[in-house]
Amino acid sequence: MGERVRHRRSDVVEHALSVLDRYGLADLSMRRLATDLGVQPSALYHHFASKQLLLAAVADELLARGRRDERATEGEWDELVAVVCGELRDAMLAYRDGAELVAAVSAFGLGARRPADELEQILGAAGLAPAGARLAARTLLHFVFGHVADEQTQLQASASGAIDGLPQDSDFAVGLSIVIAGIRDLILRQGNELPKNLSWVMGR
Amino acid sequence: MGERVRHRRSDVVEHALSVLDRYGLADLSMRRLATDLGVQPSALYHHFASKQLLLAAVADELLARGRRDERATEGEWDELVAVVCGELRDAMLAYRDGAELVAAVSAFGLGARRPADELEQILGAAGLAPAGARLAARTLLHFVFGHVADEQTQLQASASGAIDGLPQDSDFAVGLSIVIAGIRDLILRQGNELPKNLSWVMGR
DNA sequence: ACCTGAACACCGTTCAAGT
DNA sequence: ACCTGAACACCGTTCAAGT
Repeated sequence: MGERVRHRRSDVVEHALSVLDRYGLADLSMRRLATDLGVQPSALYHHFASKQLLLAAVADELLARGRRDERATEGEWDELVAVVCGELRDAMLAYRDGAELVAAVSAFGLGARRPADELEQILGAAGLAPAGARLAARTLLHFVFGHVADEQTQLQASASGAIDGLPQDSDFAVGLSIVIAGIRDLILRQGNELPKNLSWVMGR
Repeated sequence: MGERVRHRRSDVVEHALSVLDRYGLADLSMRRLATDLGVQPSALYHHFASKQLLLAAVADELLARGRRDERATEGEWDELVAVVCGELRDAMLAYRDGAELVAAVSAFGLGARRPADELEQILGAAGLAPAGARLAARTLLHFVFGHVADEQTQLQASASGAIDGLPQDSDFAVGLSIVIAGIRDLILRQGNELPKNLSWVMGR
């Protein structure tokens, strides 16, 4: 002891990612992080105004690490969508509780803006009006977050001795193809006639 | 004082629902619940082995209250699916943080078994093989949970003075119609040929 | 069957003060 | 710029004991 233990924002994020991967989101507390870094809990508030903002930074870094930096910019819209969603899945699967973290962060409106914007742009270029592109992009993200969160839950269950929890690429691919096929249908319908009576779909 | 304050399981669940609706999921703690009921925190563990199981019971009750008890059993599969999903949405929208609660509970494999089973059964009857019906049902639930969670987040933001957060039935209907159209496509494709090369959808 | 009392091992956040 | 020290107001859970 005697040496001061100064850190930068990026040191904190880096260590948070390793705690996340090793012990899970539930064990990722400000106090634990501080203790690990040899610092008082209050010191972390020099770098982040709240735990939520720290988690947002961790989620951003997790997604940034999962990004392949060169990526096809041309091709059919459905292929481009599949690439973005597959990359997002891989990024979240790379860290324990990655999907839970990203979903939590984007629930309070902070993370995953990048993939959301990319999907919206691709779908706009594919011919959807802005509102439709936005809705379709959100629907894709809901699928990806939900599906990968399920995969990681089962993964952890199987790590604790249960059976049959390996992530199935084909399940993800088929689920994604459902949403993509639905969007294709929306593109074809749009401009022509939107269903005049949506109430049947509401069930009342 | 002097009167003993005995409660039954259902009293605890009932009060938990009212705390949820009034103060939100973050304020729904075992200690707060106990204090409200005039009881020691440890007393709750007579009724529930853990907070997670208490939350599961609360989610079950929330969904049970949202159920219309007589419901069409015949009709087109897409209409039946829309009814189940719309009812699920209404049930969650009826309580503050309802979607967050149900999603959290079903993430650790406890709640919303009812809607999941119903959807699976409807989709099986529509001609999907068991694995496909299961996957399609989960995809529908991911959409509903994600979409309604978004709606409730925006609802709370707008309650705190922000603009433009009213739940839009039409957004839900359009999003749901995307997933339903995708499932329709899957039903048509199945038996014939499944896409031989799914790797394009994985993006690598 | 339902509850008390007390303890254990934690949380996030604030704030004046230090270097 | 980055951190300490101390406090405030909380958590979930366990367990022996009581009626």
